[in-house]
This record gives sequence, structure tokens and C-alpha cells, in this order.
Amino acid sequence: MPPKNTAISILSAAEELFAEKGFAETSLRNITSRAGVNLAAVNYHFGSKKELIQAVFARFLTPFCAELESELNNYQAELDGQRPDLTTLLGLLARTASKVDQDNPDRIAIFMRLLGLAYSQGQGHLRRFLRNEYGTVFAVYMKLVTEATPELSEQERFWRIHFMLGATVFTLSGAEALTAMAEYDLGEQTDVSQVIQRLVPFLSSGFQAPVQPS
Amino acid sequence: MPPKNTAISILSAAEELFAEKGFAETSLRNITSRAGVNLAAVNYHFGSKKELIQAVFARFLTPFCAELESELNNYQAELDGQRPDLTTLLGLLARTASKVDQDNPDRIAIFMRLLGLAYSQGQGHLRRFLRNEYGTVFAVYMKLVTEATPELSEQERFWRIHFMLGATVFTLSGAEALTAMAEYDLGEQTDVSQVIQRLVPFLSSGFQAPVQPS
DNA sequence: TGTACATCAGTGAACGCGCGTTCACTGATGTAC
DNA sequence: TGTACATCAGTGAACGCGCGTTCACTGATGTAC
Repeated sequence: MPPKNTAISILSAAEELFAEKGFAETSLRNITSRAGVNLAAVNYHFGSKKELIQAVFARFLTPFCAELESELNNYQAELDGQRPDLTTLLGLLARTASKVDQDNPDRIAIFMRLLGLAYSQGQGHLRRFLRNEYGTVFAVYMKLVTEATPELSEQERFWRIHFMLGATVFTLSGAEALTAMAEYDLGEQTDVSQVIQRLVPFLSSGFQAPVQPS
Repeated sequence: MPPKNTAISILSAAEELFAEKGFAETSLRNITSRAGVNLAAVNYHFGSKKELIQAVFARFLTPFCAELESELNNYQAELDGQRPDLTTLLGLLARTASKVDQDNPDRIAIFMRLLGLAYSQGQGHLRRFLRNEYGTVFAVYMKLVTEATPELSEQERFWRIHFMLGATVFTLSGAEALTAMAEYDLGEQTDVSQVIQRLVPFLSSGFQAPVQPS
């Protein structure tokens, strides 16, 4: 079956390879040869390597953010002015992530890996792109998290959000290696959705920890 | 003041540049021109770029692990067979990190950034090098963490350790950007040691969260 | 003390290679008259 | 219905560039006799 759409083949190959090796380490020759298309097709369809990277993120994030937005609207309507609950908000994010790509539950892990790379490698163009395109939904989510944790100072909340983000991005982005390690060391099979299930109570407790207990 | 030792100038320049841009994105020409030395000096002193990367890690980790080992011995002697305490173990790690490079408290952030990069970029050679060189101390620390949390199953402990590692590596490796963001958004100055102080209760609560509360 | 040789730290220029990008081109499909 | 032209998707080969590495070399310092 020859691929119908060259652009889509390129996006899929790029997504896999970027997640495996990083952006700089993946060449357009890698991508086009895995996709089975001509080298020049990347620049034809996307303009440049940078714009290809952005397109890979957009293919995941556009449906994800649309779904999240509608989930948030539902939840806000359901609340009807009551205070939101942090664990519910975290669960909502987890549910959105698994809903957006039902036939490939590991897609979220691949995307987290890309997100981690985007943070750790330069990619300033990407951060700007993401903020411009998807900043609004994120701000709504943050507003609800703030309402759910009125006992925290702004500073404390700021840092704890990043602690959560770190635990999530790091473990899900390394999920493939970690589940393999867990199976080898402990003899138990785990999949990404189980990792997320374990994450939620950890994050919830951490976020709501007493401030400076010692 | 001309640098006394070419090899040390190279290590320092490489450490800075790797942390700023990543391994693949930093060329030997970048490094040698910042260090003010000849391009060929890297291969003369270290053999190859890979071995330079390993040397950068070794310069931090060798004193760090020596210090950690002696701290662990002290603590074990002090315990005298009693059960270790998780928060104390986390604090011990934090103290070791700040002790090892007193005149540059942000060094730990730079190192965490390198560690995060090592995880997220390929660098299989580096993971092998780190396990061979420093695996033993790490195993002792893990044994104490296990004794401190007998109520957790092996699986749960395994995952929670990685959640902690993720929160730590991610926030400390992005510490420069995050403290700047915190200052801009919230008008409050923060340094790395304060971030670590905030981390410890978060991690401690997360690690000891009730299993599957919902 | 003097001479010969070895070692060490560093240098300058070049090597081949893989990279992202460009460009003139092809062949198929769609549109106007 | 037929012809002319425009658009689109893709191609093959080449471009210049920066990369890590190599190599023959230099000059200073140390060692043996």
C-alpha cells in the first residue's frame, strides 16, 4: 500500500524519529528515507526543518487542546460556581490525553518525550509557537488549579506546578525505557495508562503537601 | 590572566555550553573558541567529543559521590539499625549537593540540566559510563530508601522514585528560566537552594501518598 | 657542565562527510474558452 | 469535445557549509650519560 499522502508520511516518520533521537540528531535524510519519500519533499511541504517540527507538535496539540477546552467547559458548567477539586482536574487532563488518540495509547508518551526535548534543547522558535497557538487553553486550566488550591501562596503554587510538570514529562517521556526496566527488575508488565494512574495520587499529595513542615 | 591548564578551560567551557544548548548542538569549535584554545586540543586531551562529555560528568560526579558515600556512612552509623527516615534521606542528598561546590551554588542546576539532557538525548555511551563509575553509591542510597518506605510495594516505590527524579531534574535543570519567570510573574527573587527547600516537602508527601486513594 | 635525545603540550591546516536547502525539471490533474 | 494553459505534487542532483577528526609539525621542558 503506497502512502496516499506524502506530508502525512513525513509527519509520522518525523514524530517517531524525533522522539527516539532528538531534533538535532535526526536529519531530514533519516526522516525521508523512513517515510519512503524524496528528500526535497520536506522543504516542499513544510518549508524548513523548523516548520516541520512545529507541524509535528500541531498535529498532536490541536485536537488535544480542542478536547481539553470542551472538557473544561463541561466541568465548569458542572461546578456551577463551586470550588474545583485538584485531583479531579488532574484526572481530567489524564482522561483528555487518553481520549484524543484511543487507538494508540502510547502516543501521549511520545508527545511528552517531544515536549521534554523542546524544553531541554534550544528550540526557542518552538516555545514561541506553542505559546501563541495554545496559550489560551492552558491559562484557563491554570485559573481552575488556582481556585482549587487557595491555601497556597502564588510562589508555592508556581513551583509545585513545575514539580508536577517535571514528574509527568520525565516519567512519561521515558515510559518505554522505564516500563521495560520495571518488567526486568520486578517482573511486572505496566503500560502508560497504569503509570498515569500511579502519577495522579503522587502529584495530588505533593501539590497539597503542608508548606515547610520541618 | 592566561589559563594555566588547557584541559580545565575546555572542561569549563564545555560544561557551560552543553548546559546551554545540548550536546549535539554544541560544536568543538564553540567550545574551543570560548575556552580560548586550539581546536585540536580537545582531541589531544580527551581523545574525542564523547570522552569530553564523560569527563564533564566525571568532574562533577566524582567529588559528589565521594561526599555522598561518606554522608551515607555517617547516617548509617548514626541509625545503628533503626529504620531510616525518607525526608532525612532527601535532605541528605540536598545537603551533599550544596556542600560539594560551595562557591557556586548554581552548579547543581547546571549538572541537573546535563543529566536531563543525557536522559533525553541518545548518549547511550554516557549512561553506560555513569552506571559503571557511580552505580555502587546509588545502590546503597536506594537500599536505604527501601528501608525507609516498607509500606510501599516494589512497583509503587520504583515509580515514585522516578516521579521524584523527574520533578527534581526538570525543575533544577530549568532553574535559571524558572526563577526568572517567577521573578517576572510574581515579583519575588528565588535561588536554587530555595527551590530545593520547596522540593523536599513536595517529594516527601508525594512519595508517601496513600496508594490509589480514589 | 654540556650535549643528545625523549617526552610533553599545543598548533595550523587540511581531510572527508553529512547536513539543510535550492533549483530546474517532470508528469498528472484541473480549468477556461 | 478539443486544445491551451495553469496548478499541483513530487523529483534528482547539486550547492555551500560546518562538523569531528587527523596529521605533520613546533617549541619548551625533563632525563641520561
